[in-house]
Amino acid sequence: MVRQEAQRERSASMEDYLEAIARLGERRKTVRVKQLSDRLGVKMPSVTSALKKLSEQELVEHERYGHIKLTAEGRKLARDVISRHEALTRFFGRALGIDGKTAEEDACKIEHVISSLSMERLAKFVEFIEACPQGGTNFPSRYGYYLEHGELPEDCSNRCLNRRKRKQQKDLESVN
Amino acid sequence: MVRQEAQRERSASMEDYLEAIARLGERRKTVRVKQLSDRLGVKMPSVTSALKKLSEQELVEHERYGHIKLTAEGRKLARDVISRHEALTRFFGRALGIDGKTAEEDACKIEHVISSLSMERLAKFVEFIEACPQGGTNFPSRYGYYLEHGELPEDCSNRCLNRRKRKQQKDLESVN
DNA sequence: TATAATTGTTAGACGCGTCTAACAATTGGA
DNA sequence: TCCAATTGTTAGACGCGTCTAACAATTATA
Repeated sequence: MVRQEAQRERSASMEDYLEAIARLGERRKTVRVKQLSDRLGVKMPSVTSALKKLSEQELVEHERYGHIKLTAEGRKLARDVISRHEALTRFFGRALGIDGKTAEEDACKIEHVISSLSMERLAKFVEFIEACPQGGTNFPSRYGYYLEHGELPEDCSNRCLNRRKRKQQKDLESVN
Repeated sequence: MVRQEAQRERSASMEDYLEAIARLGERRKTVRVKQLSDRLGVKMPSVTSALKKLSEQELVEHERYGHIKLTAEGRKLARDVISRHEALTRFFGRALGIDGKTAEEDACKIEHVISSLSMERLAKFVEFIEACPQGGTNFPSRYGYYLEHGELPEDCSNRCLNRRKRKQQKDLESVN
């Protein structure tokens, strides 16, 4: 990254570790180095050194050959990352109609760089789309129609049709 | 980044350099190391070494103390980055109603990590929002209303109201 | 329970992208 | 045209996050 911006407190990589520890820790009591290594697609020594760093920052508890556990602070951060991840996945999946795999992948990357303002708005946007009638049931299908045919579906409201269409609409109305 | 994913051909940093060279090169014939350094907020030696790398990849022409120019290939890549950048900025600005500065910053980061599928869809989405009546003129304001009040604006279509609201609507209709 | 298989750690290296310090080239005024 | 200011380069260092190789601890099993 070029810009020397007001450095994020945690790197993308460390956020990935926190997230993975939280997810693996959901069910099992014990999280192991091997599990993290498998899940994140890195070798075990990378995990060991990441854990060292996270321990120093008091986000994780980990003693040699021992169990791996998030501290309260670590858990808080992890929850945060996960909620960004999920909101992004919903956005790409439900609002944009993108396949699950791609939605996941993009969420995985964007979750580390998006601003909290945009994150909030994106989440609200998904809520809106799912709650608002025109947005909700209709939006995805109307949007899908647009994607497929490159033009607006018939059931788009007439409020802001372009000149030609508005005229046709007027004619229709005067018929009724 | 943790995941050892099918490595992007160009790093985020190199994409930033290409983008900046293209933008600075738009008007002036000559792009200088100093300009890049200022624009990207890095020191000149960082620029020099980035240019060395980009030259080796034949994306940039640059000889010691001389001018900086994109090759055809470099220009193509730069255009690509810029178009992602602009589509993202439009999305955050126009569709989500986010302030220009934040929209820019987020676009700057996301442009390097988003998949081309999502990028396409996002662009289409902005087109849709701006073209479709319900999306176009109305969407931003209805969405704005939702953001501000936390509930749907009155002018949302009645097609998919929730049970309670649908009932009220029915009552209304039977009155008329 | 001895040993093999698995899991984890340490040490040391590497690539990336940045930096500072020192020096070199270029440029633009007196 | 010469010198000062500006711009650019080189060399070498650093932090990050990864890796491999070698070794150590733990666990499972014969």
